[in-house]
Amino acid sequence: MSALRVLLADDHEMVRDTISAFLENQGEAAVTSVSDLPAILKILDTDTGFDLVLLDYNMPGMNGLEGLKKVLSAAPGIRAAILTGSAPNRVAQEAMDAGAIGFLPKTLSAKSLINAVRFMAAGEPYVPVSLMTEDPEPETHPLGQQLSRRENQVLERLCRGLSNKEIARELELQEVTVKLHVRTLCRKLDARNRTQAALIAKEAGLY
Amino acid sequence: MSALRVLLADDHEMVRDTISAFLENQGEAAVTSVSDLPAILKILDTDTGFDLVLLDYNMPGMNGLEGLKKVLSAAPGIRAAILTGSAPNRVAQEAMDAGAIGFLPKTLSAKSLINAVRFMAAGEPYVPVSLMTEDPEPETHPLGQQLSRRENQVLERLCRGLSNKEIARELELQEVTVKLHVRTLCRKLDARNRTQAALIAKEAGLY
DNA sequence: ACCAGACCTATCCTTTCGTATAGGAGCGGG
DNA sequence: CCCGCTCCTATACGAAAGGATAGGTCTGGT
Repeated sequence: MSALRVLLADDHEMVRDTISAFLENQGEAAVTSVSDLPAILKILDTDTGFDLVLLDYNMPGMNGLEGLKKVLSAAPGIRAAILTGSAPNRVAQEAMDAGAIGFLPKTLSAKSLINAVRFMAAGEPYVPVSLMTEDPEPETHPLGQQLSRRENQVLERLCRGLSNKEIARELELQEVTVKLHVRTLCRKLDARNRTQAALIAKEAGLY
Repeated sequence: MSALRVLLADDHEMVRDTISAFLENQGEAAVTSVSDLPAILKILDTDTGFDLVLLDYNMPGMNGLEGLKKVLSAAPGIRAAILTGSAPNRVAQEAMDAGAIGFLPKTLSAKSLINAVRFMAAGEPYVPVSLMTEDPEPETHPLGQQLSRRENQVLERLCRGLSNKEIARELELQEVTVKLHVRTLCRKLDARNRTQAALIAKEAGLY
């Protein structure tokens, strides 16, 4: 069996070492590992012959899925997958939409990892079933709840820590009206108060 | 060489598998691994003969360093170390103060990991020098403004969007006292209200 | 014309937050 | 020993937030 060539990027050296050791011990793959996105791009600049690229979602230079897009445009047609510790399944969907060949939460067992790598290197998309079967966004990111124009404006200011009065002034509204929108926002975002709403929006990367 | 007995707890199966595989492949240790704190406590209930216990900092049941304390009281004298992905070095200090034998950021190389485990199992405290040499909190933010222990506890709860009353209950304090800490926090973080304080802390990656 | 939905405002009321002021307990270093 | 620091508590008051109810306007679609 010819060994697969895997390019791995993760800022945790421990993760790099253990994953690459695992893949190589199985005689499954030859792993090249680096610690940030620029390093990946530099390598792809001269060598695009990898069977698979694994990208840590939280990593210097990644900036969400921006890094994925950069990789894909640096090496069109290459198979790139996202690797992440905390796995909000909305991100998985977005990653696939952005052209990833797979999405690997670090909660995955080592055995599954090997399988996943094999799949993806063969051009087969891989996402853990658990992520796909769970409802789209039950809890953390009710972004499916699309917000109205006003609500978005209010939410943006909420994320700057402004008071109702300040928001009212900026939007030329009455304070009561702002309260109304804040209340609606809290309901839609499943937050118990403005602080949680702001935190949730921030976490979701909305603002 | 008699193999060391290591007890590992991490909710990421991948981390469990890779770390244990690594330690065992080197003939260094026999690893028992579980996925949460209750499981650890249950095991220690009948078997305290481990040379080292590794605890993921972010893990079901851990609740910060509470889990560490539970482990230490469940098996007095046992050597327990904290394992964490994101490593604010303040936590390292707190962990050591709380009685940990070591503190391992996951950014550690596998080789260093082996060494660290060897050290700690021998009763030698281990903390990466990088964490100790770096100034306490040189962070991006006015986190140079050292926060006291209490303030940190309050801030963490602020970042969960809790009300003063709820925070008071969790910390067994009076609501007024919490208000005091919140006010101090706002000053130190240069925030105008609790929401901004929470956002700033979040942004700085503190919680 | 009618209805539905988003949007804005008002009044009223309770709870929470934020701030100020004034202490006291405990601990470490000069 | 006193000083400074952290920590906890108390009382009090105005400001802000949160919730309920009851309207109103304007829009687009049927």
